[in-house]
Amino acid sequence: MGRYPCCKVDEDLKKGPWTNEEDEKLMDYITKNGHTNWQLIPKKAGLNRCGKSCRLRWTNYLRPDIKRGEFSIEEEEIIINLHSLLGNKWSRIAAHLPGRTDNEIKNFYNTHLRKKLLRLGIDPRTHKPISDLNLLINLSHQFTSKHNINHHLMNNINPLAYALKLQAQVTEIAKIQQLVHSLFTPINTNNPLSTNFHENFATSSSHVITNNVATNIQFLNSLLVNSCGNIPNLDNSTSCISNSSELSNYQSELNSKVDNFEGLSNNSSKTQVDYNNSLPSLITPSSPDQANDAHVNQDYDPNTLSQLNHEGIDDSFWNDIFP
DNA sequence: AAGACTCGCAACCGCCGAGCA
DNA sequence: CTGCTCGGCGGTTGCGAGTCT
Repeated sequence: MGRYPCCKVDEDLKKGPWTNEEDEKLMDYITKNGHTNWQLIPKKAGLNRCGKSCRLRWTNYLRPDIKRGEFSIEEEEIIINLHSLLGNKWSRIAAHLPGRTDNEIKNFYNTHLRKKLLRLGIDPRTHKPISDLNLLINLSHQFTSKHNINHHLMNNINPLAYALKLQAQVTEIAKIQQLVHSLFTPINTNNPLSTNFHENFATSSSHVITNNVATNIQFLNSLLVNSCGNIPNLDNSTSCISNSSELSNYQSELNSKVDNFEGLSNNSSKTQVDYNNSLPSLITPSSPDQANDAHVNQDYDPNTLSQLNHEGIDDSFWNDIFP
């Protein structure tokens, strides 16, 4: 099968930004007649445009149900979570965000969320902690210059040593977050991919499980204190939990999650508990490249900790936090 | 004040799969 | 089965606005 241009090259069709007049014509035609055949629409609407261009203009800009304005925190988190599961499947991500277009989400991810994840020491492509030292060195330079870090202090630190420390710090935090995430993901009913959880939860002998999970969360809480407390505060940026107030915020969030979770377990209610939202997505069931259309099983598995050993991660991975 | 540079976003390009004759 | 057309998708580009020097 050969490749065909969507519009004939010799037609000398207009390209570039749409004018208000063109918008009005397209809007007027589609609201009156709908859009069954995009190739015919430009001629019928009196536009010197390619059908594809009309479709794009309609779906990305003129459609009446399009949501304008900034992305909310909730939307950001949905995008990050879904991107960690689906990869660059922007249209599938957009399907979970009413009023947002795939193009808009793609632009938003590439311009804002990508940088945000990098600041958190997370690879925006794989959603795993950054392990590339060159990249970390690069990032450390960027952060120290952009955040007005004390350069006299920084000049005394070898960039490689700094990057190594940063890597260790990020990895440590990431492991803990990975644990927490693994515990919370199945019970997050806001996650569109885990809607089966409460049904399974209600019908399983789940009380033992929930008690274990709650205990694990409290255990993680103490791990967080021990690990983060020992990690040197390398800079003043917000790239990780690097100061005491952030740490205590994180702890109190964990505690409230424990409370909520215990409440859920006692009542077996279907209250929405948002466990995912406070945590960056560090877990990806498979790499985005592999994730394409694979079904992601989000049902709860009591052997949560054993699930952490996927993707070739061996015991040594956990040795420094589970000595 | 002005030129250089960076950033964000709308729009385009090229590929692919579905559907149809 | 083959060839053709169309719609959809993801990657890329180019331009305008904002910021820096």
